[in-house]
Amino acid sequence: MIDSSKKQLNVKDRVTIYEVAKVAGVSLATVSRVINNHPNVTEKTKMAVKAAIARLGYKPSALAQGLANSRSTNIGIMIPSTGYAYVSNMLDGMIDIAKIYGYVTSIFITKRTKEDAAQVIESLIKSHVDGAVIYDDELGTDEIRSIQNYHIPLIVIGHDMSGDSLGSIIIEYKDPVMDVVKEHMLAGNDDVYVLDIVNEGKMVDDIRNGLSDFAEANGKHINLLRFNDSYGLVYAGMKEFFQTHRKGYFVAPRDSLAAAIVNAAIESGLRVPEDVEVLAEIGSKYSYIIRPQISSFSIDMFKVGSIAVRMLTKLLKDASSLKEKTFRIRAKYNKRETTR
Amino acid sequence: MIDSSKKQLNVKDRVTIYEVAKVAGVSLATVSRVINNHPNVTEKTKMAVKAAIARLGYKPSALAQGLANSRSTNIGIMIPSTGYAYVSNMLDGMIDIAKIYGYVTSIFITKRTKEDAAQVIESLIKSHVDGAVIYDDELGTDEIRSIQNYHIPLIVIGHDMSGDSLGSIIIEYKDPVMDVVKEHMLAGNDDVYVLDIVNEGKMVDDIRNGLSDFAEANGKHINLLRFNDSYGLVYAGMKEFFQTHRKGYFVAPRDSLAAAIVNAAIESGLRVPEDVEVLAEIGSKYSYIIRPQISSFSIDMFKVGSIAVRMLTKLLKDASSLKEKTFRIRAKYNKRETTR
DNA sequence: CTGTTAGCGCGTTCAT
DNA sequence: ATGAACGCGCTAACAG
Repeated sequence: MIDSSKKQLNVKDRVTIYEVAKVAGVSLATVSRVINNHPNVTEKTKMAVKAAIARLGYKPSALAQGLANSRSTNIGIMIPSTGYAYVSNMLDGMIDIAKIYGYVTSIFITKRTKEDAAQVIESLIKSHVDGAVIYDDELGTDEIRSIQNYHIPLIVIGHDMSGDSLGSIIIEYKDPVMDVVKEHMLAGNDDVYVLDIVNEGKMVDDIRNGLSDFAEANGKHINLLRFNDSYGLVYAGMKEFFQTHRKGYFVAPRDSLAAAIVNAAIESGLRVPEDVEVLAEIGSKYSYIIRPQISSFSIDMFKVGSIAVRMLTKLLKDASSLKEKTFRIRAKYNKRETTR
Repeated sequence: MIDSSKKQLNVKDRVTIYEVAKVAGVSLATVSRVINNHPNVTEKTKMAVKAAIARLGYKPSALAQGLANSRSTNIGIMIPSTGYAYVSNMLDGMIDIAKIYGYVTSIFITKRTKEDAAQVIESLIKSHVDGAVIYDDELGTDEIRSIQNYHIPLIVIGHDMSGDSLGSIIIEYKDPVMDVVKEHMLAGNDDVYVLDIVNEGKMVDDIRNGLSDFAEANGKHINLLRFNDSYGLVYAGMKEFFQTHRKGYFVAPRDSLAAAIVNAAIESGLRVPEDVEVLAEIGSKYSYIIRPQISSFSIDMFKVGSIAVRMLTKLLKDASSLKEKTFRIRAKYNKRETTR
């Protein structure tokens, strides 16, 4: 007696279902039934088992459970780093919902290289997740398909794909952004500068290309300003730029970068938006915290994350229960003080 | 032949080590040896096995591996949501290093309630992580100790704890902040207002209390301004506040909230820092992006995250290999434009 | 209602 | 150098 209570504190190894069974004086099958709320267990023995569980501090091993029913109750999330607010908001939404549905979330961060993508996919498959949601600009559709070979239900964000056990969320950023810039150009302006940030991802690249194409088709020109992804670098570069250029319409991928332009302009004696106008593609709350407030586009990424995981759980429960396999959400334009 | 190649594409179930063995014409023990780079395998059979693995697209199941050697190669991360930049930066650092060491990271988000904490801990233990790093203001030391009963190596961030298989990282925020505010008070000022944000966490609470105590001991007074955690709410509240109060020294937990005060002040016709001074406890890059730039304290949270996981991996490899069980990092004060 | 048994996929002795 | 057999902790028939 004394021994077992001491053992309770000093267990080296995990307490197993077997020990619980022994202490409760039943077979391990009965313990399993109690754990999983199966019917057909006397209230009395149920109590005994629960008492033993509490006394031993027993927690079933998700590993063993997973192996036994080939369900890990784990979902994978592939994202390109949580460094940006919109990504971490999305992540928050995903984890939140996953938790509600009883799933643990494993995060797989992808860098911007193909080799890394392969390694991450490998890791994802090995880890035996029940399903995954992927938000990764850099990943090609074939790589995503390759995951499907392993029959892992997938929700893909940002790619227009479909298939068995595959749902997708389309984020419509390009059109809303282009509409605004087009309008500016069509009003007779040919002063558009686009911040061309290294490794910013497919979505931003698409917008840049779309804009260039449109300009060309209309006898205009898009000026590209290439920088590495850093507020400081862009700020310094623009300070220099404004020594020789005193006006323009600038498009930046994110609001922090837009702020770099705004700050550089104002500190170069220019007026915003009279001399220089600035538009941020991806806005965050800082778009309206910063003065002047930055005109930008926004999407509720927390919601995107929630929806993604909700779709996934449906897929996991019953592949046919996911009616709408594609969800579309459109960026909203918030005109503020940095554009006219 | 044709059958098996078709099967490769249509496998319903996971390809197992057993199938690989069959295809390669060896026993599963040999396959296991190849997978784990064990010696004593002929180069020839090794090739055969690798070929089979490639052909079948076999990936070992981390679940089964974990069960077999009671190591899940999974580490848990407990954090209070990735909503704030400093948390997601830390998270990034953790995942980054974990990946390098071959660990998959499972995220456990804690809300600000005891019940939730219990549930999350339960989930953490069930999930069979090899170790975990915890950054959670709200968690009590006893709750953390309870995790230790399950012999899960832990790195705790923000609590000064120690013990077997337990390391900690102390973030020194309180002293640096108090030093600055004390200096202001000791200079003869009694105009300090502290933003008292609901559910902001232990660290911020500590600072608030420390400040109050200090004030009391010096015949002064700290004014508390209580708000929910929202830029909009604080901004609106401060606009109203500045209708009747035209000066003060304000301390806010984060820079976005500090910005709310700054904006409200300026738009109320007050000058910063001449009339109102503002200090943010936790700064981010926005502290220097915003104009006027916000005086704030900062810590490289990415680094904190990296170090935490690095410490954990040492603990996992060999509990005694972690020499320094406590790592201290001190917030750095960046005096900028919102204070004199 | 409860116990017995056979896997889940893999690592690891122990023989050979 | 390689294979057979057992165990990791748990679930799911199948008996009783």
